[in-house]
Amino acid sequence: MEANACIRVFADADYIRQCQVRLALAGPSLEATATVLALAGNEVRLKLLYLLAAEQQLCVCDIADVLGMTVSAVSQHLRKLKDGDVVTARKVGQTVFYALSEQHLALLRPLLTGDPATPTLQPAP
Amino acid sequence: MEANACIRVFADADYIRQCQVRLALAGPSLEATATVLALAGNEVRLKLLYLLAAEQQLCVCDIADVLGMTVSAVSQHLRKLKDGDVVTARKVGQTVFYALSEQHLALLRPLLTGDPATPTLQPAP
DNA sequence: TTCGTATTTTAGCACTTGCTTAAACACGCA
DNA sequence: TGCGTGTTTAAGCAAGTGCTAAAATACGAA
Repeated sequence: MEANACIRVFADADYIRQCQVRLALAGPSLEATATVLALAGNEVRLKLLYLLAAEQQLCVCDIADVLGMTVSAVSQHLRKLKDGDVVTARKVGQTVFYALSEQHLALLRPLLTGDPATPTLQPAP
Repeated sequence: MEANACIRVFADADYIRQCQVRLALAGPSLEATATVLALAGNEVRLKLLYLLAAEQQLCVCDIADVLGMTVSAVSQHLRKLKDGDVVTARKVGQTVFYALSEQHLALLRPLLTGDPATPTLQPAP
């Protein structure tokens, strides 16, 4: 099983197994989180989410204008975000308004402040 | 400038420009955030960060055992995380211990709970 | 219906990612 | 010194990403 276990003093098979169990419990949730973060971890898409957080809703061509990008490129980003349930689409006439979805808002909201990462000074362990 | 502006009633050039200004202000911070999220937005790396959050520090081969991956593959992930100042490396003898860096901990900590995204029920706008 | 606008979709392509394999380092010990 | 262990690096490759350009779809108005 542990094909390449090192000979560390305080790392044995039990320790490895304990970590594996812990990871197995959190695994599914981490997979879902990773999917959302992969979507947000793109500069264009993060800007897009930031705009939607600020403006509540926007249509595709306005987003394209703001970002200085092709409508097609923006549409393809929005499709990914919609497939990941990060944004919702609402069609009014022939224009489609996109807005942040409730689903992952709790996860994303803190990332969309536009502030540099808040330095919560915790004492080093 | 607005090559493909649509004819919406409440979306004009000023509105677009206002969004652009807002984005320009938040832009640099969003770029930095996107970089960190891109690193965390990978299932292997997110699990890795989760493990480091739980265990304080781990060496490369133990991580490889826990994840069931090659030492080389893990090392390459750790390199990316270190380049992005997400983890730190501390060499003790010939084994290298990795730990979460303080730098982006505030951003990452809420993502590493292992819980499903906390549903902070906010009233819909 | 036909035309014009908003959006999506498709195919194609350059580029990146994440792994494997093998070699190269780095360090401790006999 | 040489060997064994822990880690990193390099090369290669299959798969994925993000854009462009062009075609297709959807809807409203004349």
